[in-house]
Amino acid sequence: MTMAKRDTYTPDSLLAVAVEVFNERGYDGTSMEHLSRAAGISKSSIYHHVRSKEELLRRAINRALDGLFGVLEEPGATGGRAIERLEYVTRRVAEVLLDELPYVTLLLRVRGNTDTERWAMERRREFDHRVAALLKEAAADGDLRPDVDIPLATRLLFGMINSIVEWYRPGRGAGRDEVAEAVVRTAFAGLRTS
Amino acid sequence: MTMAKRDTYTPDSLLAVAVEVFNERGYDGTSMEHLSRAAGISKSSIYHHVRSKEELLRRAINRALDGLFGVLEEPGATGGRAIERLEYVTRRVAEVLLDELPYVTLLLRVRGNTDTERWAMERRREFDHRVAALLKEAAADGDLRPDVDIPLATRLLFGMINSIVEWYRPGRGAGRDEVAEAVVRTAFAGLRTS
DNA sequence: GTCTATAAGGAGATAGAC
DNA sequence: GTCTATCTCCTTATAGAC
Repeated sequence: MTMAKRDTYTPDSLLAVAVEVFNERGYDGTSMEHLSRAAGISKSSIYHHVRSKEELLRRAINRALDGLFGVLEEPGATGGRAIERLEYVTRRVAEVLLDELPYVTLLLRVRGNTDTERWAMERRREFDHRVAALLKEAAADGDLRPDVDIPLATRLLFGMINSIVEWYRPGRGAGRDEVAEAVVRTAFAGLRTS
Repeated sequence: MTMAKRDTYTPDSLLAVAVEVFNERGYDGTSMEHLSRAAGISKSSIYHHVRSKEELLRRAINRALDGLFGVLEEPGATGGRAIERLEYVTRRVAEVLLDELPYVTLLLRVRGNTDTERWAMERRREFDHRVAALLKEAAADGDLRPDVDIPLATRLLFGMINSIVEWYRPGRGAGRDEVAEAVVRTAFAGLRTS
């Protein structure tokens, strides 16, 4: 086997380290000193790879948003009965969230203190609206319980999906597909025996 | 009507102001300068009321935890069939969360950077375990779908409930009781027509 | 591509006057 | 109970050597 070789960073490999630290300590709670220790290089060396702390945040958030919006372009999200598209998107969003866990985690925790954060929040709202439209269609088809409040149900659905970042740890407990399946089943069929 | 009179702070009235700012900017993203501007008094005056920034966090977190654990002592949480107790606790936790919104919001966002935060996270885990036990009982009674994974379902249930703090704003959209009812119905019966 | 050294400013907290 | 002034430390970011 060829030796490890990686002793230097690319912006992307540095990003992976930074995002881990951001998620552990919070973005504001993370100093460049923390990052330098985690990466094993000096503070100033970090500035050789990226312009600022905020650039790291921007890159991470972009990666997460690309993954999520990508789901809406997939065939399963564009063709067929609304309820089926909705369940497809629900499962795929959960999967993307699990595949890109650190990046999506960071995206979901953004609070709006900087321009980058406010822009991220706006794109998230846009995504939510796209899914809310699916719920509305499914309701019109009579495939949702008649008492379902669309905006409220959208919030609760994303609440359930997004909560995954708060507790999922790879290799512990249920796996990726199991979690995605549980989300879809719980959201659409509920916990109780019918 | 007697004049407003409040121009000075008690630890509790100052806490209310601080918690608002913490939730807007994040605890780490909030400086004492931010708090002083929001409260309309100088930085040093804040130290007349509380010993430190962390004491404000501790007080807020305690208030939230007291509310949540209080639910588990209520008659509806201790008597009757497990599934009924579970639904009662679900509704009441949602209600307490809405009644004590800023305090619970802060509790749920804590990341574990300080002793106070780690202690808060431990108490939250304890609370989750108490509810997981209810789910287990309800499953044993045959009142949950047979394929429900207890730890996983507990996470998703809390994920849905806790997400409320991310979007609920009093006086906009659905009201307190409506939200609590939607949570219970969505979690136990699901979104889809059966 | 990495380092040491340091600038410039903001953080939490305290002293002591009023 | 509130203020101004200040301490000390830590923050992000840059300069310039190797």
